[in-house]
Amino acid sequence: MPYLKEEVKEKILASAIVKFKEQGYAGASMRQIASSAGVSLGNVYRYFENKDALFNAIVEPVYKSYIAFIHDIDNLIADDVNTLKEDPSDTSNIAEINEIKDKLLEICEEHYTELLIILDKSAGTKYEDAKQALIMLLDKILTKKFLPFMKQEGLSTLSDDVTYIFSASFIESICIIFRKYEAGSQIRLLVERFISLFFNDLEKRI
Amino acid sequence: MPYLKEEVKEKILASAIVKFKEQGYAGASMRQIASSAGVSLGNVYRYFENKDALFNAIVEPVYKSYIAFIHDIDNLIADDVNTLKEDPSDTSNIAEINEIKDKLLEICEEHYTELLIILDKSAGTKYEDAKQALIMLLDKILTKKFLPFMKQEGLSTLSDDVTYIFSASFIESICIIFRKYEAGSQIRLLVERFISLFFNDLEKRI
Amino acid sequence: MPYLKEEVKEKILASAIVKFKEQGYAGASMRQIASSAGVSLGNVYRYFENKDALFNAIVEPVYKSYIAFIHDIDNLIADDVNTLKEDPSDTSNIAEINEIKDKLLEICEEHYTELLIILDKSAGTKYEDAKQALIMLLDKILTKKFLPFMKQEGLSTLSDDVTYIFSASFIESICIIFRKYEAGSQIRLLVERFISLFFNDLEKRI
Amino acid sequence: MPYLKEEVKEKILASAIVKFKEQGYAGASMRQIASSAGVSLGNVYRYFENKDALFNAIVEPVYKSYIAFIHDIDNLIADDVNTLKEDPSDTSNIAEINEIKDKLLEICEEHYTELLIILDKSAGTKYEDAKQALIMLLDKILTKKFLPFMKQEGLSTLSDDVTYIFSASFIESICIIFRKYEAGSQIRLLVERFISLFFNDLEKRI
DNA sequence: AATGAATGAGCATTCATTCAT
DNA sequence: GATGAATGAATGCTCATTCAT
Repeated sequence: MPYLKEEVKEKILASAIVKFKEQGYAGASMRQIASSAGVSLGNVYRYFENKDALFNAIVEPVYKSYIAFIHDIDNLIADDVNTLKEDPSDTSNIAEINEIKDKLLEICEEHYTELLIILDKSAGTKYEDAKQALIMLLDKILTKKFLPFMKQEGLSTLSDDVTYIFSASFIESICIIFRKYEAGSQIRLLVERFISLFFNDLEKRI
Repeated sequence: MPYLKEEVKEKILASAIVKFKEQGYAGASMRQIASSAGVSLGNVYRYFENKDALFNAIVEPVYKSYIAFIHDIDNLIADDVNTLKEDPSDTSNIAEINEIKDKLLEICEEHYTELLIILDKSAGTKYEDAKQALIMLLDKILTKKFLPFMKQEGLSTLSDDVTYIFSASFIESICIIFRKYEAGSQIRLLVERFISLFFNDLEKRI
Repeated sequence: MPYLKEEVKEKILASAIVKFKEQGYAGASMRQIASSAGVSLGNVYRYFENKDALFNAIVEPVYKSYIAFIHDIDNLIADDVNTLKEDPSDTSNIAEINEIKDKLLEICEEHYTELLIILDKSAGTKYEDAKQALIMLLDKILTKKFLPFMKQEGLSTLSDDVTYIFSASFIESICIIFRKYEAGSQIRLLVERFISLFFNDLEKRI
Repeated sequence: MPYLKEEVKEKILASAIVKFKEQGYAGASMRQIASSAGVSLGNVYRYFENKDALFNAIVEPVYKSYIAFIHDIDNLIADDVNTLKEDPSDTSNIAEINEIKDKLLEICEEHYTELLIILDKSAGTKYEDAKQALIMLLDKILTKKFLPFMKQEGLSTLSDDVTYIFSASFIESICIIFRKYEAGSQIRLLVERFISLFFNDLEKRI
C-alpha cells in the first residue's frame, strides 16, 4: 500500500504545470519544480523518468485530442472544397462548422492550461511546432473555404497574405485568453465570443 | 586598432539584435553574440556591463518612446471620456485618433525589430510584461472610448470582455507582421491595413 | 512471512554474486541486486549494512582462505630456502608442492566465482590489489624456489624479471578459465592442466 | 598569442591519463581530473568537448596504430595459411613474424600507458571491445598457424579450448606488465622476453 | 521484518561573467 | 582597448542510503 504516492505525483504535476506555464520547458528547472512541490529532487525522478517525461505527462493527452481535432477539420475541408466546386452556394457545412466549434470550445474549457503550454511554452520539446501547425491549418481553412466565396463576391479585402496574419492572430489571441483567465467556463465563453467576432465578420461580409 | 569604439558597439548591438530576435533573451548566448559580431567575448563586456545591459541598450530607447506613446494615449482617453460625458456626440477625436495612428505607424516602421523583441522575446527580462501592458491599454481605449458610443446606440456586440480579446488579437497581429516581414515600409502598410481591418469594422458598426 | 531470515540473505547474496560478476563492484547497483533477488531495496540494508558490506560478505571468507593459503606457501618457501642452502639436491619438496597444488585446486573448484570477483571485479574495493598480491607471491615462489635450481644448473632462461611475467600470465590464465567456464569440476581439470602446462615446462628444463 | 594554452592542455591530458589509468573511464570524474590538473572544471571543457573527447584524445592515435597492426597480422595469417597448404614445411614466415614482433614492441615501448587504458580501462567507451578483438586475433593465429603444425606432429597438448585461454592469458599478462612498470625501455624488454617465453616454447615443441 | 518512498551528494555539461595578459 | 582563458554556479540526472509506515 503506497502511502500518499498518488498525492505526491499530483503535487509534482501541479508544480510542474505552474513552472512550465511561467517559464517554459527550458526555463523551468527540475530542482525548482521539486522544491516548489515540497519534494526532493531525486524523488521527482521516481515519478517521472526525466524532464521530457514530466512534460509529456502534462501535455500528451491534450495534445492527442488536439491532433485528432486538427485531422477532423482537415478532412472536413477537403470534402468541403470538393462540394464547393459543384455547388458554391451550398451552406450545409454550417452544421459541421458548429460541431467543430463545440469540440474546440470543449478542449479549451477543459484544458486551456495544457493547451497554452503546448502552444506557447514548448520550445525545446517535440511539440514546439504545434502552434505553427495550427496556424497553417487555419490559414488553409480560410484560404480554401472563405476566400473563394469572397473573391466570387468581389471582396478583395482578405488577400493571401492577410489570411496568414489573420490565422496567426486568431491562434495567438486564444493563447492570450488562456494566459489571462483562470476559469474554464469563462475561457469557454470568451473563446466562443472571439470566434464569433472573427468569423461572423467574415460571414457578414459574405 | 581596426575599429572605432562606436563601430564595435554597433557591431555588437547588430549581432545581439539578430540573436535575441532569433532565440529570445534566454536562448541567445553571449558567446554566440560576440562571435557573430566578430568581437571577442571579453570585449563585449567592455561595452555592456552584462547580458541584461546589452538587452536594455537595444530595447530601452524604443521601449521609452513606446511607453511615452502609451501615456499620451492614456491621457487622451481620460480627457476624451470627460469630454464625452459633456457632449457625447462630439467626434472631434477622430483627428486625435489619426495622430495616434500615425505615431504608432512611425514607431512600427522604424523599430519593428526592437518592438518585436520587447513584445515577444523578452521572457526573463523586466520587459516580459510589456505585451500584456499594451493589450491592457488598448483594451482601456476600446472600453472607455468606443463602448460608450456603442452602448448608446444599442450595440451590445462588444461587451467588456470582448474588448480585451479584441485588443489582444490586434497586438498579436502586429507582432506576427513584425515576425514575418523584413522591410519597414511594407510593415507600415500592413499594419495600417490591419488597423483598418480591425477598427473600420468598429466604426462601421457604430 | 514467506521466507526465513537465512533464506532471504541467501537470495540477496546469490543475486549480488551474479551482478558483481557481470558488472563489477562499481557497475552493479543495489537496486538491481535487490530486484533480481526479489527483495525490496530497503530490506537489503537490513541484512547488509551497505554495498561494501554486501561485497565483503561474498568475498571475505574466500579471501581469508586464499590469504591463509598464501601465508602457508610463504612459510613453506622460507623453510625451503633455508633447507636448500644446506642441501640443494633435496627434492623432498615435490610432495609439498603437490599438497599446495591440491589446496589450490580445491579452492578453485569450490569458489571460482568468488575468486574471480576478488581478482577481477573488485576495482573500487579494498580487494582491488588482490590479484597483484597473488602474482607477487607466485613470483616470490618462483624466484626463491625454482631459480636457485636453475641457476645451479646453468639455466639462465628465467631471469628475475621473467618470473614476474610468468606469474602474471599464470594467474591471468586461471582468471580466464574462471570467466569462461561454469562448472567447478571442469574448472578444476582445466586449472590442473594449466598448472602442468606452465610448471612442467619448468620442471622439464630443470 | 594564447598564453600557456598548450601547457594547460598538457596538464589536463596528463591528469586525465593518470585518472583514467587508476579508475577507468567511468570511474574517473571530470571534477577530479580538473582539480588534479590544477584547472577549473569549466576550463577543461574549453580544451575538450566532453569526457569522451578527452578520452579519445588520449587513446585515439594509439588505437589507430594498434588497429593497423591487427589488420596487418590478419592479412599475414590469411596469406600464410594459403602458403602452408602448399608447403607445410615452409618457414619463410619467420622473418615476417619478427617484423610483426618489432612493430608490437615499438607500440608497447612508446604507448604502453595508452594501450593499457584501451585494453583495460575503456569500459563504457567505444573501445571496450578492443581487448577481446586482440585476444580473438591471437587465438586465430594460434589455431590456424601453430595448431596445424602441432597436430601434424602428433602434439595434442594445445587443444582448441586451450588456445583461447592461452591467447587471453598472453594479452592479460602484457597488460599486467604495463600496469607494473613505468619505463618504456624496460617494458619493451619484458614484453620481448615474454613473447619468447610463450612462443619459443611453442616452437620448441614443434 | 519488510516495503518502497524519500533524500542528497555526486556526475557531466553549459554559460554568464571575470581577469591576467 | 582587446583578448580569450578561467571561473563557478546552475542544470538534468543517478544512485547509495535512510526512514516512515
